[in-house]
Amino acid sequence: MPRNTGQFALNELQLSGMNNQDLADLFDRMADLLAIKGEVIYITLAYRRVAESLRDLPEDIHTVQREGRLRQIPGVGKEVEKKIEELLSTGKLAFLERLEQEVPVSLLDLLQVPDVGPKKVALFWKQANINTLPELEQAAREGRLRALPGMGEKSEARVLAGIEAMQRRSRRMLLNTAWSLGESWLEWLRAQPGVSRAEAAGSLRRWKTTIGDIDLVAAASAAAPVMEAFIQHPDVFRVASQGENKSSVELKGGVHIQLWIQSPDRFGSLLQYATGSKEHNVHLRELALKQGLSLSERGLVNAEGREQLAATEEEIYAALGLPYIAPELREERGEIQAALEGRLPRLLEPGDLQAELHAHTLWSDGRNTVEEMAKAARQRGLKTLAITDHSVGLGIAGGLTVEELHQQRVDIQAAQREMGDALHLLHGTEVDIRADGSLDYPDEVLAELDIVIASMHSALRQPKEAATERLIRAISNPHVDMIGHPSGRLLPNREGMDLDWVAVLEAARQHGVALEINANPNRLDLDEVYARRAVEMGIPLSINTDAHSTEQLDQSIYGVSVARRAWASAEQVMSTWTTERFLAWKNRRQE
DNA sequence: GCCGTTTTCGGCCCGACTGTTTTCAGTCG
Repeated sequence: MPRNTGQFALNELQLSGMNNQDLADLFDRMADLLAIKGEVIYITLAYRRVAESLRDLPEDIHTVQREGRLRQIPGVGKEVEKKIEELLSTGKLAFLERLEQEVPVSLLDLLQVPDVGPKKVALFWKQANINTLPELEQAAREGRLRALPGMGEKSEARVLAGIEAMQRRSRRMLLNTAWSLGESWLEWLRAQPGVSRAEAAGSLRRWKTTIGDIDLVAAASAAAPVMEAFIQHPDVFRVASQGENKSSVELKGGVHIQLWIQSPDRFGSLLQYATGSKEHNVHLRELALKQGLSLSERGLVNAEGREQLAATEEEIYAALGLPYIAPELREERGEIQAALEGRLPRLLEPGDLQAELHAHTLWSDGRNTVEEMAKAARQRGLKTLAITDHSVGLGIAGGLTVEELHQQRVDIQAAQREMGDALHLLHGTEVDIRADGSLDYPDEVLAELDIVIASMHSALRQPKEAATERLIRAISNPHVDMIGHPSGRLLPNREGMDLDWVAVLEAARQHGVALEINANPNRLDLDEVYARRAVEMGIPLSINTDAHSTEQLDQSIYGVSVARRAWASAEQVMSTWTTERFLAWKNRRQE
């Protein structure tokens, strides 16, 4: 569905305070309007870069501005600095208001139509007086677009098909949904004659939090028959584009899949190219140019025009004088500079995990017994499992009274005897953080437990100041070991709490409290941007599945991906620690 | 509009695909 529709509510933003995301959206909006207006491409690119930087910024833009560090943000120069300052101090921007006078904002909806870009929007607007999406659709149906310069019957049909596809298009997929769809297509691809390799690429391979389209790459001696089979696949609803090396289809459910094919000796450059991100690739190509090389999905070409093919990604990075960069890092967040300087982190691996510190059972809203969870954890090679059911105040989740909590200990001890040395069970709680920041069990009860995770489950719409104060109060409780799903967001739609993250992270550091990376694909919370800041600050992270059933213990992989995207090493993730080390950490904190 | 281990001004990634074009513009990733 189109974003950026209609008038942006600047007044409301001014009242509620503009956050980084709001600001980023405004810069994207300016880039779109400037592009339609016909501004030089590099100016619109500059605005987009600023938007991207603002989204990656782990601290509040107000703080950066107060401390006079705006110019340190990548892509922010003299002009953009002035614009940000005007926006933050007045909640308005004269430049944007003028732009919105010149270019009808309803044109932004047209930009969302596939295959319609700024040039075509300008054409429709200036030469056919089309201002809105319904007007565009009507003009296409009446055959009025084909007469425009550079347009024809096919282009007109394409616009109409694009509008219809847009209405069908599903929202962004959760990571697990995207992976299971991607895996089934990879299995199909690998079974095709002539295909020697097939891999996921794009945001899926980078393990982005949510996935729009699925990108796949394959190596085949002859691409044509594979492409033909791809577009003929029974699940394909519509072929969006079709070529020898690249095709794109829409599935019946509205999901788009893109497939690239090259010969096996070019597979490395293809996989590297299709994995992105776009910004990472742009930087890499600039780096190549400085070394007299031209980089594309086809490989490297030197100044004499001689090709250097790459069957593996490693060869591409090596040819540019770089160590291998993991896909999760390829977001143009300093990874190329770090690679050049030899200071890429040794990333956490899935096999490093040996503790699950957040799990539920039948005692509250889980679906399995303590013993079943313990056996499932042992089967997965874990050495530590913490049973952390909900606290009494969370009635809807069957939270435990203090008495039930005591009874549960007996149950856990029984399961521990059953497990022997194979698995250490910890008795903990996921205690609810009430709206005022107090906890749902008395301190003396919390003191008896092996691990205390404190989480917010209700009153998630508090204003920023109250929410921050609430969370910091919980962090300050000496019995709290960890904060569970810190923002409370639910992907893909419900945003998390509006928090002053700098203050929250600083409190966690001061009090030695760990932060959870909740591995549930609906949460992935702590967000990677703040997780990376936490890593830099030396705050321990914990990858927790928050499993409510034995099968959900398998979801830790999604938490690992967040930690990797946050540049975390195994050492910084307490889920890799032994039970003894965890208990030592807990005890040291309490001295 | 930003930016500088070849630059403070002149650059700013690269190719596939589509459809409209007789050689290229627009869009996309």
